[in-house]
Amino acid sequence: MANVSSCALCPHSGLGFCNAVLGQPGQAAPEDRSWQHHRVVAAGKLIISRNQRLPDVFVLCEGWGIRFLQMADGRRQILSFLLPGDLFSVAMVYQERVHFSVKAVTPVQISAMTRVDVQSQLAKSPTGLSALAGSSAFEVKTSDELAAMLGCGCAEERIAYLFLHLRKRIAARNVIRDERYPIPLRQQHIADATGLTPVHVSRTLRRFRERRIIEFSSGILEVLDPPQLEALGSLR
Amino acid sequence: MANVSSCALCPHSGLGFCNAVLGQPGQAAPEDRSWQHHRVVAAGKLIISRNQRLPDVFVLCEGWGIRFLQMADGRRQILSFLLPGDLFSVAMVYQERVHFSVKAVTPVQISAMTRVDVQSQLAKSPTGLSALAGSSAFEVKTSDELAAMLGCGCAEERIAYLFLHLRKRIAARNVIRDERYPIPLRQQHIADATGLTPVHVSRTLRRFRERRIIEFSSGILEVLDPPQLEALGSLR
DNA sequence: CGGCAGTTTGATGTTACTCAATTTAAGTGG
DNA sequence: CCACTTAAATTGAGTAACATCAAACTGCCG
Repeated sequence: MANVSSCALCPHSGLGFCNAVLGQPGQAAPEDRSWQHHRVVAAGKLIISRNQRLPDVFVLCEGWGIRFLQMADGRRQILSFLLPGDLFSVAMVYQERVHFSVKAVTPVQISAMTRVDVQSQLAKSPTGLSALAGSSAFEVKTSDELAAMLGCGCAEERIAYLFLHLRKRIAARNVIRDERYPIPLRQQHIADATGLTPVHVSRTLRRFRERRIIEFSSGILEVLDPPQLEALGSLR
Repeated sequence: MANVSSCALCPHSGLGFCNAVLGQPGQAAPEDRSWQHHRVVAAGKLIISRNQRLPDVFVLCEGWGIRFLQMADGRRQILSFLLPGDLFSVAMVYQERVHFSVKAVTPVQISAMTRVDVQSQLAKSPTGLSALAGSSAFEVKTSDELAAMLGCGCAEERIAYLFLHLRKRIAARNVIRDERYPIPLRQQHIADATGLTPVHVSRTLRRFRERRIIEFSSGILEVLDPPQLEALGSLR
């Protein structure tokens, strides 16, 4: 499996774990793939839930998902958005149970591979392992930055950060023209990701619109004033 | 290096990466240790700073440290507290630069090992790698839970969570009697870890004291009512 | 005894939440 | 193409949580 090496850059380049392990989309695939199966999940459906025992490692191939923690009283914190090519979490490669749940935002296609197969594939290639280490570092960094934003940022900063974060990830995958990014989220998702209420998200987005920083409606983010957005949402 | 295997349990048992790689404190150490050097750092001193290029991997051997992100305007978010035995971060094993800073809370002793040496030690033992994977999973889980608490919890819940988290980690290391835990933190640290102001931390601690849930003063946490603390601060 | 860092308290201000009503947008079936 | 339905977004009014500012208090150390 030669192209596992391309995974080394995956979280940063946005290529994703999926392509690395499954082969590039356009390429002919001579290898045996019986150990990998695909599933389609409808929008809004739960894909895995916390603490569930899972023999498989999942990669999201198509659509958007959320990785989240749910409290007893229904509140939830979205930990990350899963985009095409994303391994649900590095932890899945080594553990049967994970501490989070995953839900489909849009209709979604996922690929499941048995853990032992993934492990043996990875063991064969030293680059595969360092790739996974890179993914792992990226996960921790992302999670740390999220914590920092939730702990230190006001509503505007949190939302600005979220959009900047998504913008970067989308731009790494798609060719973007015109600072317009497809983001298939409801304001409820923005709220759950930033620790705000949907009402307050709505008000904050209106202020952004009035100040001509960004517009976000019907699934399209348009960045009108990139410098101002970064002034608000960058951590440094 | 046979006892690297003991690291498999490290984040959960609280044994820590340090003992696993450096050997148990009491044991005679026949191996060559020239590749490892110790440093003592005074309380309050910065140990590493964000984005700094580092040839070494650090483990905290004595005292308490904080791992944090600092914003341009001085606000900071504490991402985790480093206790004796803690590897600063798994990311350090694979990357020259890390995204966070580390500061000594108390006087601190740290052990530095060159990255290549650590990597080769780990490569020799498959258990060492899976141990590191376990540490990594624990890091991500901790960071995710922090984000969830900051996003979803009110002041009381955040502080309760923090103390529960620290209590568990301390109890895994020390023998505890009487629900009294040494925690050498100022209210400013609690504030920076929970995204609150020191003033509000003080008020919240007073309410906890009045309701006889916990007392926290002069470096000692006393848990008066464990069930009530868990009702407030557990995520589930 | 004085000085300093940390904590506590009070008064006031701001941010974000809650609740409820209204508007908009997106289907769906006639 | 137009009612009708439903989910999502917006708006307003009132409230709760937390921040800010400033002053007083505590314990500790020289």
